[in-house]
Amino acid sequence: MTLCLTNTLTRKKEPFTPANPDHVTMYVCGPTVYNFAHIGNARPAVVFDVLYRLLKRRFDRVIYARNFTDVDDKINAAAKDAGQPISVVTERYIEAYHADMAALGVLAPDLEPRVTEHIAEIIGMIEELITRRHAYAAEGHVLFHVPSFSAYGALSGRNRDEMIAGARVEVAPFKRDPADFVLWKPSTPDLPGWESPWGRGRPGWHIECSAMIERHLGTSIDIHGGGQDLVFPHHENEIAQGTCAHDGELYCQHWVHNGFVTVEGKKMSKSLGNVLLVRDLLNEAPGEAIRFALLGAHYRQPLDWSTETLAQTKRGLDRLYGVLRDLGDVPDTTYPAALLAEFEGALEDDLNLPRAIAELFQLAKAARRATSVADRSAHKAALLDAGGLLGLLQQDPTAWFGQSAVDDGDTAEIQCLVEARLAARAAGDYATADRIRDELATLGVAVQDRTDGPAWQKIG
RNA sequence: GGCUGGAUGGCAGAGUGGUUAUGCAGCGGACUGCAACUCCGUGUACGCCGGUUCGAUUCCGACUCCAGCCUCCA
Repeated sequence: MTLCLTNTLTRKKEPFTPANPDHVTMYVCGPTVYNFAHIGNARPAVVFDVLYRLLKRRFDRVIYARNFTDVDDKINAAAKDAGQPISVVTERYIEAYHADMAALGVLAPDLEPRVTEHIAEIIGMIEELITRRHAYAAEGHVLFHVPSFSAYGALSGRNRDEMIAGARVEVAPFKRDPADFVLWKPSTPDLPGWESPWGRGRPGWHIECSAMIERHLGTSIDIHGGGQDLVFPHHENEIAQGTCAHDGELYCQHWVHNGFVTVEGKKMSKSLGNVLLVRDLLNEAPGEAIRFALLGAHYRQPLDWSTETLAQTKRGLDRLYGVLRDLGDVPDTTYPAALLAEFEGALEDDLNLPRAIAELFQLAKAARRATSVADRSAHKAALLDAGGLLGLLQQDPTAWFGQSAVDDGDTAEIQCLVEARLAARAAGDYATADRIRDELATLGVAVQDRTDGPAWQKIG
């Protein structure tokens, strides 16, 4: 079976075939680093992380780039408020972003280009667009002339008249066409800026991605990803810039967009005060549970976030780790490929994560039912491998169940109580055994009398 | 106003023109000293109204409602 992905450009599920099968290129729009990452920022990172893992398994060489937008009006404003240069602000949030994504089990992309390190490439691309008469300078700005690109609107399914009719912004007087967008804008002395043929200024929002893609991945790439909100205008403008700068060459073959995370049915926004930061959620639940919750809906569908959903998800993960714990006595060796056929089929079918997760649970159930060592070990290996493709189940089950989160001193005390209770039970003194169980509960520990002896885990 | 997507059992969430999604929760049973864990069993869900069809949750059309984009946004 071949990997199929919904291409926003055609709105159809299409087989994915890279232009060069030895060298797959993927670019995903990363964060603007002016604040801590919220759960909505985390979704594309996690979704495209799964795609990255899948691609790496299918193709020998995958180059995945995810940028940092580290100069932008919001960053400038934040830096001004703090009385610091933008680099201080952006470094802080880049570091925090890395920490948050690592906690969610997101692999580092191969490249993480930053806008401020690509000013020369940006200026070069703008010059190319001016030379090719797709852009013009006016009053310190450089603008892309939208009517010069006839395919404009193809990605977002809009035509020019609609865009103009729907425009809610006032049209700057120096624009030749209302739809023209900024490639370069002038900076006042108090704003970050770079010298350019059009004076001191800074790049517009869209050109950065096109320039960094050209620099690192080439003039035509296989996959471009991002959140659905970027379809228009950001990705539409990228196509216009990239295509026009490269003499009509296909800018990107496959456009993939993830749906939004909503909170109680509403988009997160500062005005609603419902922005959930990853770093705060990490205090409520393990990163792996948050990751699992983000994988719970199909990547193109909206995902409504709630504490209830997170709790349900965590219990599901408890179950899977419980299976792995019970398989602790067998090695994970090899397994017949057929064991993962359904699972991989689900992923290859437009990254159908809910179906893949359903298969994961089926696999867990089959693992429970397996009796021979060979069969159990095969199921264990398959389960770990499937989990690995999703970036899940790679911890030691005892770590998941919180035993490693308890201090050594406490562990000794707990161990002592568990043994005392075992002795009381053996002696038939159930009153004492139950009292010890209650005592353990107050320490936040649940004990289970399993056939192979008592086991305990952290509650909550 | 224009453009996109949605509406599935208590909750989350896939999928399908006629046959079990899956998970969480619930219920019954097994196991257990009691529990927990686990296992077994258990639910005639597919927004509303028409149409096509032998048959529609699934296709077509109207309607209602929801979310998103058109402005910075993952």
